[in-house]
Amino acid sequence: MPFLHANRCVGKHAATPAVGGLAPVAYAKQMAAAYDFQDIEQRWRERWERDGLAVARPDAKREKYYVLEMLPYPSGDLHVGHAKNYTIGDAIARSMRMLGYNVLHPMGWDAFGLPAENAAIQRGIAPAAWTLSNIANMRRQLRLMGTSYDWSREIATCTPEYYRWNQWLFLRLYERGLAYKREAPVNWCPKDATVLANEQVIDGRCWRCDTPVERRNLSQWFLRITEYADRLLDGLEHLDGWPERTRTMQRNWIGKSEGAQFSFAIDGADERIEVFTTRVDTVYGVTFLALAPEHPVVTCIKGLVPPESARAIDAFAESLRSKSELERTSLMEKQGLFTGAYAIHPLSGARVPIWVTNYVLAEYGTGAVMGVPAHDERDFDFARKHALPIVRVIVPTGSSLAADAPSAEAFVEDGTLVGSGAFDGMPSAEARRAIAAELARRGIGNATTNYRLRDWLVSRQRYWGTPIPIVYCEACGEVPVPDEQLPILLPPDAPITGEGSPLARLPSFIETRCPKCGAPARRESDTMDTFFESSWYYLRYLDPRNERAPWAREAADAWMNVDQYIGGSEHAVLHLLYSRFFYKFFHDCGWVSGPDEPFARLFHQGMLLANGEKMSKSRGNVVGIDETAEKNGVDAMRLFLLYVTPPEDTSDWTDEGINGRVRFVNRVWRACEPLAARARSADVRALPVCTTPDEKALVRAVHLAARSLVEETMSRRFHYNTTIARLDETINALTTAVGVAPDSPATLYAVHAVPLLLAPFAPHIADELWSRYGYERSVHLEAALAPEEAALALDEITLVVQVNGKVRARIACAPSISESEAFELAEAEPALRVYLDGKEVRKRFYVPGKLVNFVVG
RNA sequence: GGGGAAGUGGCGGAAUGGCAGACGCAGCCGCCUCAAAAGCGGCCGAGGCAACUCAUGUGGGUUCGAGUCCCACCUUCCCCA
Repeated sequence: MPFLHANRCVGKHAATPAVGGLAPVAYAKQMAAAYDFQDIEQRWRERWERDGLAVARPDAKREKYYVLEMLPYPSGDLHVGHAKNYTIGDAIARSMRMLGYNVLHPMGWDAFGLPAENAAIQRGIAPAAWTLSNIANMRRQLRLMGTSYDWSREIATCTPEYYRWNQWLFLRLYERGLAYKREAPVNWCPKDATVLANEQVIDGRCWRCDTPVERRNLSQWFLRITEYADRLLDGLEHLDGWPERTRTMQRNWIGKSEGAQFSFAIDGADERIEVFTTRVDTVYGVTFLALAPEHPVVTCIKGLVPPESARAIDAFAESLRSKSELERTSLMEKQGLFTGAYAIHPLSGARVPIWVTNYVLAEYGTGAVMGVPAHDERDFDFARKHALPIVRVIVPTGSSLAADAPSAEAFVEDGTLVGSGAFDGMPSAEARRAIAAELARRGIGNATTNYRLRDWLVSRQRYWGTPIPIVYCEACGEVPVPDEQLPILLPPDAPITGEGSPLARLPSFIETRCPKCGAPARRESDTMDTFFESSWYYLRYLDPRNERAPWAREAADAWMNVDQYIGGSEHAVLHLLYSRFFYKFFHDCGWVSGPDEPFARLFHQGMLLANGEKMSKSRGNVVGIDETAEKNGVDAMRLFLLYVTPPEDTSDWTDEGINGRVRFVNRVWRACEPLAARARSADVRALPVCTTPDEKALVRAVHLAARSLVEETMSRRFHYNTTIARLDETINALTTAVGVAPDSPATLYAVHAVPLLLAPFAPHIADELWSRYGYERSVHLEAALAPEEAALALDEITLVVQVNGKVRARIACAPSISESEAFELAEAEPALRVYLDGKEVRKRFYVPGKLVNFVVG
């Protein structure tokens, strides 16, 4: 490493008596105050662990505070990007403890998932062994960071003790009809060889490996999240502690739209075609029907048309079969084929040609769309391309445009109806109600609501996950495994090759007996989506060793809801939506009480770059926790991560930046440690009597920092960058004071206060100083320093004097100055003569204790 | 195309509608040292000898007073399509 830190060398050598060249005396003098962060940090971590500093127990006397960082996947090694997230959470946890709350701050592992299987395929390591060794390493690294987790509550989702409750919860969902199996076109990732939920397909690609997903018809397990669509939507209204954009994303994902569903008769057949539209006011403008080629009614249509047309339809469907949703709706041109069949318009009776197209998907809405080119952009493009008529039925209100006037683009806004029979002249909104009512009267339609949200596909054809507790019996069919047979253990000896489902090829796992009739039967070989585990883990922390239930109701009552949740915004519609769904289900079952939302407040931390670039192994710019702890110290690392930007912003790890915080830690040490013996006296806790302006300013700096800590924590803004800036000012003032008046009560008061202020951010040096001051008990068990008005008040303020809004003078005066005194003093100011003499003061403004403004004309 | 967030020194950033640039980084000067590092002290938006003037993406507006509020535009990022 070319860049060797001076203080690291000092730290290493401090214990060695003589070092080359330097006389022992000079050496001792120079090194006396050196801060040996490595040994000291290590020692405190061990002591906190021994003392159970972070172990949480219910306590009726103190208000509870549940702060939680998103459960990490144990990928192997932590870097400073991960550290940012955990540092924010730990600063909050430590601050809240010192502010008197009973803090619960647990940690665990989202331990099932594909990377463990990939390690098995590539390196022949068993997924369990790989995962457990990663957990051991990451647990060590989290401890190294000085985080205050209650490790007695640690969980790993891949243990039978945890996943048996996955199975148990799955069965409860199954009993209530919320888990079901059906065949459907689903997203298939060819690389991971498994299906994916809609939420796990980002821009048509697998969220894990970025491979374009394919469509396949498969029989899969789903959870009926759509049953909760309205409640998931309505609940967002009250989540004031969530970022607005996350709520908006969930709203958009649920995608509720009010409209009408009705059907078109097919000319020459008994079947009908259902369509959904939010714009039923444009129904007289329908000039074609567009079907997804997979739509069931296509079979019927093929019977109505000549064989060559039927063959063309099949060929068209075949060409789209494996194309992803993204390709079909966004990337490809709008393709279509006239089937040769016609539908009958339900109101006008007109014959409407039926087309199959790539841009209508079988899985959305009804799989059929009424084509209104005059008033929908996609329909307009399609009609232009295929020379279909464009019939205008809405005109801008107040315009006299004729229905047959040619248009250059679709008019998609509301307006007034024309060419719409009895509905002519109606405004769009009224027409939507009237036409829906007319369709209902004729018995062919209804006003209805549509959602974009689909049911959650939870089965995976992979090994390293929770086995789904279902058995298939010839006689009894699909049979749920009884609770007393749980857990269904994941067999350790499945063949993991990356091809096909490992469990499906393991007879010792598959072959079983029917729980109902005892006949030979087959187990379900699919495992659960790992998002299943992470949708309820925050409850397991509350009662982690319970063997009779996933958690006891009393435990949930004592600790829920999560007061502050911290994690990346990439989970806005995945984990955060699934968890809300589960929690509402638990609420319905009576397993939790209180609000039916799991996370009262949500905080998304910003990314961390390294020297302006995204950290990645391929770039070779990953800054590891271990190296940083050794080189710079953990306290400096934590301070830097909190200081560099507000926590929600993207920040940049730089060598210069971390250096600045290393210097800060050393300055703290040099200012406080030499006075440790004198900071022991009892009277340093009371506000000191200050004799000079500098002393007054020093004590004020201490209380400004104390106030910032309380405000940033209690406001839930967590902009600790500003708190640490106040600490910088405190240490700057203290460094000067130590040089000038090391024995003054103000100096000793500040020296004593520093560890209390520093504790949430730099916990090690805070406790080390505290113990050197003579305290037996950890500083982290002390109450935070309460900001005091007496210390914050200024003896003298600077009154700014403006003329017409421009600063023309500054006057020192007492803070208690009255409005009339302020005007009097300002008008007497010689510097203002030039601006005021001979002019009329038309108005005067006074901002108490701050500013006077004269408006002259 | 629609929606949202943000644009402040060389850099990261600070600023309940009231002294723009706190604090840090980088840089420059000095002290200490045989010397260097570390440390300590000072300077550090632009123009001007100065009084002052200009300056928070651009252009308008509200206000005694706007980085902050409103409108339009430009740029960047995020989400949706």
